[in-house]
Formats: sequence, C-alpha cells, structure tokens
Amino acid sequence: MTIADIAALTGVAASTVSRALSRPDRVNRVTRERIQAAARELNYVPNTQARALSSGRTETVALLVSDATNPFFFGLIRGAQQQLRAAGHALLLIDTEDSAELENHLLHKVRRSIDGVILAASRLPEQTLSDIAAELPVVTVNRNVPRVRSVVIDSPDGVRQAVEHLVSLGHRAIAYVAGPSSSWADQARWRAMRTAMARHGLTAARVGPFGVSRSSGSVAADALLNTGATAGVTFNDLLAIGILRRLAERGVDVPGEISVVGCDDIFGADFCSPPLTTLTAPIEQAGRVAVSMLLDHLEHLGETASRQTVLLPTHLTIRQSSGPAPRR
Amino acid sequence: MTIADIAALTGVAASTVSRALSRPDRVNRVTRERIQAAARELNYVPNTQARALSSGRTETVALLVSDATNPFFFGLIRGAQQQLRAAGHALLLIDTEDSAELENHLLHKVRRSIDGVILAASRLPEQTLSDIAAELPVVTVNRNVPRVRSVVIDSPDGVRQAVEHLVSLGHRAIAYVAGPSSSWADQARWRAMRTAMARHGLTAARVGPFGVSRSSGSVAADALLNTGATAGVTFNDLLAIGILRRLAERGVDVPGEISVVGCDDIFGADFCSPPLTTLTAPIEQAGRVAVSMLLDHLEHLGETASRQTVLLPTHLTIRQSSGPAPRR
DNA sequence: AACCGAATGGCAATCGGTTGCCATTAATTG
DNA sequence: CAATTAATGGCAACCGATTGCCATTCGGTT
Repeated sequence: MTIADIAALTGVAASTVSRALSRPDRVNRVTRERIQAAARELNYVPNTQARALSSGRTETVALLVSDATNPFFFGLIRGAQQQLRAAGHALLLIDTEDSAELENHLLHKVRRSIDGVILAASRLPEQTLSDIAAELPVVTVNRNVPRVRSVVIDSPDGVRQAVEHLVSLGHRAIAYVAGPSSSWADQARWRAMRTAMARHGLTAARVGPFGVSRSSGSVAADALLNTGATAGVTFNDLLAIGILRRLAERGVDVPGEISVVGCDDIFGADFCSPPLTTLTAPIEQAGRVAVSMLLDHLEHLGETASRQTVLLPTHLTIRQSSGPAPRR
Repeated sequence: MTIADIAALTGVAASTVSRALSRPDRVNRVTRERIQAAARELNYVPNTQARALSSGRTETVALLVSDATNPFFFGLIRGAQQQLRAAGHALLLIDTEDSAELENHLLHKVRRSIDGVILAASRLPEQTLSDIAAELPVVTVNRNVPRVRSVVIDSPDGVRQAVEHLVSLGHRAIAYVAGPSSSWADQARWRAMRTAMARHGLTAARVGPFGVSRSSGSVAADALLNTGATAGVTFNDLLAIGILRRLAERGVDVPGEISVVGCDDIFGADFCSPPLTTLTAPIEQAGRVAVSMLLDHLEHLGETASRQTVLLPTHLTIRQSSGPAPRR
C-alpha cells in the first residue's frame, strides 16, 4: 500500500494523494473524499520513514530519563505518552543511565530521527544544553537553563512547606538528606531548605550526597542519625523509603524518635511503613505539560515562545512518618 | 553531514562510503580506514530514516504494554531497554491502555517503522496475533500462542508453590482473586490453582474478575472476606497491595485472620504493610530475554527458530502477609 | 605473454513520500 | 465579453541512504 497504489486506483497523481492526506485544503473536496475513501479502503498507512526523509518531520519525540527504574519517571513517561498519543506522535524512550556522556551521545545519535526531545533531570552542563536546544526543540523537566523551555516542579516551595510543618511540630534540628550532586533539583531543594530554616533562625544540617535508590537509604539513615537531627527531609521518596526501612531494622521509631519527609509522592509512598509524609508532585502532569510545550513549539517554530517556563506547584501530604519532635 | 560529504572529502563514491561503514569487508583496508577516519572527523551519524527507507531495517523495536502505570511493566521496560541499547537499537514505547482495538490499531500504524515488536500481556485474540506474527517479527511476553515465539514467566508453577505453602500452614479454604478475564496469565494461574488444590483434595474458591489497580483491591478485599477463605492468592501484587490496605482499614488482621499471597514481586511488595508474600517473577530478565529472542530472530530471518518459547521460573518469597491458618 | 578470477569501487535505480513550480481550468469582475 | 485572479492538480526534483550489477585493476598461473 503506497501512495502510488492509491493514485493508480483513483486516477490522480501521487502528489495529489499526498496533499489530500496531509494538507486537505489544498485539494478539491470531491477529489479529496475520493482519495480518502480509497486510502481507507486499502487500509493505507503512510510510511513514516519516507515521510520523514522528505519532510523532515518524524512525528516522534524522545524522552530521556536518567534511570528507567526510578518510579518517579514512570509518572513522567505515562503523562508524556498520553499526551503524545493524543497528538498522534510516538515516544522513543531513552535511558541515560545517569551518565552525562551517554546522554550526550545518545542524544546526538537520535537527533535526526526525532522532532524534539524532553530531557528529564538532565545531567548535561548548561552550555551543552543550550547548544542542543539551539539545533533541536528541547523541553527540560526539573532543570532550568536560560533560553531552554522547561517545566519545573516547584519542590523548593514544597521543601519550605515541609520545614514549616516540622518546625510547627517542635523540630529544631532538621537535616537535609541530599541526592546526587549532579542533580539540579537537589541543589534547588537544599537552597530552599536553608532559606526556610533561616527564616526560623535555624540552620539545616546536610548529609550526602547519596544515590537515589533504596539501598542508598541504609547508609543515609545511619548518617542521618549521626547528625542528631530529630527530622530529615530527603531528596526523594526512594531514598526516604530506604531510610524508613533501615530505621525499622535498627529499631528506631518513626516518627517517635525521628520524622522523615520525602519528596515526589511516588508509587509506594502511601503504603510503605509508616506511610510517608511527602511532597506531592504533579508528575504525570509534568509529563503532559512538557509534551504540550514541545508540540506547541514545533508548530510555531521561528516564533518566539510565549512562555518559556512552567512552574508546577507541589503540596505537602502529611502521612505517618512525621510527628511531634521527641522531648530531649 | 551526509554520506555525500564524506565521499567528497575522501574522493570516493557515496556507495563506497556506505559499504565502508556497514559492510567493512567489502572495501579495501586503506580506503576503509580513510573513510572511517573522515566519518569520525565530521562526526557523521547516518540518517536512520534514509537507511530504513532503502534497507527496510529501522533498528527500532516497539514494546507494547497494556498500561504504563503498572509497576509490573517497569521491570520489563527496563530489561528490554538495557538489552536493546546493548545492541544499538531504539525502543518505541507504546501504551495500549488495556484495549485490544487500540493495540491492534497502533500496532498496525507503527508496523512499518519497526523491525519487530514485543507484546507484553497482549489482549489480542490468538488469530490476530498469529496473523501479525506472520508479517512482522513478534515476541510475546506472558502469552502463549502457537507459532509465535514467547517468553512466559512460570507463575502457574509459582501458584502451585503458594498453595503448598498455604496448605502446609493449615489453610483449607483458599480463594483465588482473579484479574481481568481477558488476561491469558489470569486463566493460566487460575487453572494452576485448581490443580494444585485438587492435589490436596481441596477446591479453590474464586472471586473476580477485578481490574488490576489498587483501588480494585478494596472491592476485592470485601469479596475475598465473603468467601470465608482463610487465605487468598491474587492475580497480581497491585491487587494484593490494595487488598492489604482495605483489610487494614476494616481492622482485619493479616496474616492473623487471613493470609494474602501476591504475584510478581513488584516494586513495593517488600515494603508494604505487612510485607507481601508473593511469587517473585524475573521480570527484568523477561524483558531482556524477549529482546534477545527478537534480535536473534531478526538476524536469522527465514531460518526456523531453534527455540520458540522460553519459560522463566518463579519462586515464592515468603514475607509477613501469610501465616498459619486461624483456628476456627 | 596471455589468461583468469578475486577484490575493489563506481553507476544508477530504488525505497515512499513531500513540495516548489507551472499549466490548466474555473470563477469573478469591470 | 474580455481580462484578471484563484483554485486545482500534474511534473519532477529532491530527502539520504542501500544495493545489484558491471567495469576496472591487480596478483597469480601456466
């Protein structure tokens, strides 16, 4: 089933068929309908490759995540997938395995096969990022770089909420359990933490950096206890869940002896033990918005973007891992 | 950077450049090295579309999952992704939203843009499946259809293990909490359940079908209690975790009053409350194996496959959601 | 010296659409 | 009714590789 078959069947030229299908207004109604009917009849599906080759558009968007195992990204993938399908585009999923080099390399490799790319938690240096954005439509998630459009989840504000929450419960010694130092989000959260603490005349302790996995949680838990803090705010839920587990192993009561607040509200945060107080992030929405921005950008290439950055609000979801500070 | 640029730079014909890069033995060593050097120099990346158009190979594999939110598929995606990258192929992720029509439609649409496809938990009727397999390399996961190669996780054997486990703990009334009736795996598990029970002179109760989400777990929990069973084996962990939660809400002690055994050992099964006794499935491995089979098949098109189906073993992981049957 | 076959590399067709340009036709207007 | 303009659809040149086929070259044989 090629465009030529339809052309032969309907007695028009191939170019007319092409137009009838992709720019319907360029061809007379009756001709168009005849062609469309024939196409439907023959169950015609345009060849993506051929189309891409001549038009340059692939109707495919790549989503780069640093680690496909991290549940945080699943919401993102889902949201992106949904929105992309609605627009009839395909999703190329790429796992960069937390490596900036690999990220750069793979990006370079697929660059010609996609219309645009969504970079989730990119590890790339700013300069590289803007270079890439200059030659390929890019939307970043949770990473803000000048001249690159982005959707960022306002976790820093969430961190502020978390601090208010903990302080109101009587906590004075609160530690931040840091994630990977290469993470832009980590830095933003730590900054927010210090600011929020300072507003109460307190200073935040900091342990880490740690990897974002539950196993890193074990060592993070021990480090957290060493700070003497009565509460910890963690870089993300994966880490927090790992910490919870380690604390349970060590017989430390949560929240009796120490409170733990996570970040993101991933799958599992509501049913771990104890259920995790955490910053609920609109992850799926972030995926959808990122795609919308990208597609919107694609449609108006050349025009200057209306909005370069979208900030998505978070809120604190209080569960059972946080409670009043212990008396000393 | 096209092949023509390199040809111009090195003073050979485009065809020679093409050969030097894709079939190195077809061109003289010194020429080849000169070309390869030039390609590296110019940072040449072949245009996937153009290549696909003429050669028919896209170096892309699609993975169809019924629901990208389901943690079960996380592992699968991950495994597939890993193995594909190792082979330099790309991953097109497609969410079929649990609909056979959509699955069929999307499959048809991308058919020409991929070298092969992995169908995870396909909802397609057997006939359709074999038709597709006839015109496109296919590997199914957890679905066995004649003449279609597949990797299936031996959950039925796991169910047997679960029954042994529960019976040895004194349970006599055990119910199966069924998943979607369109699921091949569900049918296989239920069959295994009955067989295993029969071996002990017992008959299994059955409730469901239920959707595979935690919220379905609430209604499943109530239905499970109504059977009067002292233990339930569920279609999957998502359902089991939902049940656990509902039982906790109702103040039913697990495993004191009722034992719950899940299936798959997804992310979260080890830290829900109580930690779930479940059938640990090698999900990531399934993803890797599926890709290997597919790629292997691609390389030897035309030859008859050595092995059509791979059965992956599961084992029962005993945690705290199962225990001795209550005395009546 | 004449011959042969393997190795090498060029030519040109092909994959399946897209799109700029032009010719034709039909509609609009003074 | 002639003239101007708009709508329509065909022609053919791409897009960037791949690959069958053929011409040339060269080392080795007899």
